[in-house]
Amino acid sequence: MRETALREAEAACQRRGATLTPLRRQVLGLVLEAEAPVGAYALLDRLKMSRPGAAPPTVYRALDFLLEQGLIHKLERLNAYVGCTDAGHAEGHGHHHPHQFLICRRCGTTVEITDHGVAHAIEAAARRAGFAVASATVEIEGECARCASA
Amino acid sequence: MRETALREAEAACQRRGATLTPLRRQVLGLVLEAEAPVGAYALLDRLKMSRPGAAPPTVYRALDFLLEQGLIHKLERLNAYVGCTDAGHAEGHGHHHPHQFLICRRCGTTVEITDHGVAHAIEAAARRAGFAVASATVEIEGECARCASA
DNA sequence: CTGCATCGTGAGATAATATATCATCGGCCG
DNA sequence: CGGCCGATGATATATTATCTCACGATGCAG
Repeated sequence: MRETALREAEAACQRRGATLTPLRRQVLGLVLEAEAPVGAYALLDRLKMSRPGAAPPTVYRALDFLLEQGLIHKLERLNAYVGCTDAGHAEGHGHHHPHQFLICRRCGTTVEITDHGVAHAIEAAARRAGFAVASATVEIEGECARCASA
Repeated sequence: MRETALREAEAACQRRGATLTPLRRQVLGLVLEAEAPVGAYALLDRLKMSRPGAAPPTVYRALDFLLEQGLIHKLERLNAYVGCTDAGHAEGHGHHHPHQFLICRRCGTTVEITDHGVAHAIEAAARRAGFAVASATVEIEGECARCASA
């Protein structure tokens, strides 16, 4: 349902007065069609197939836009990017919804979850330190169910 | 109390059969004496003052060792390293104790906390997904108490 | 219509972060 | 001695990200 996701992204941007240009849309498409988190230069390589002139800034600018719009996330531990699994759901509470990643050591699969228990615990811990949370990076490494049973 | 921390680190390594060589000890010292998270190349520059031959691998190898020993942590969002505030406390439950970082957007101050509520919430969320946690990166960005009151 | 600001993009260079590879040296153990 | 292993030296290279300047399109004000 990548097409659907792209159309939803377009609609979401419009609602916010942002512009999902063809280039940005294409980069988003490349991220979404990847099965795993993709690095910026991997995206660049693919982008070059249809846009020979593409350079690093081409990709990074598009990624920055998509990150701001909450359409993708960055995995800091991997320096890689993934599509946000619920860019739609995000609408309800501002487009930067809390989220966490589960990264399997064995197979590399990464799954995005939105666990409010974690979000609340983080809020509470920060508050105790007099700290106002703007955003939280949570990347959990371990072994996924499939790999554990293998 | 940097000297104390260094001696404790040495003792901890010995207990584990690891060797805190002079080089590693020096790098740990540089990390500890920095007030904020330090990048690998900043460490390298300082290291070169006393070891002109130092190269990137020199620093990265030392950092890898210190990370393994739980004597320092890496801030993934900043690509920078900080001393672990309770390398000692860590002894009780394996040297990779759960921890989280509070990173202030305004002043850049970063504080390490060890909040078991967060750790448990992460455990619980992962378990629900059939995922076995090995380690979790939690980096919370926002505004610290000092900056908020300014 | 013209001038001007803004936004998105092109293009090239460069910066910042991290790793690969091969050689060397010293200790330790058989 | 001889061989292995952990640590370091030294060089090169890979990977990730940003800076800078320029250009075209769009929209709006005068």
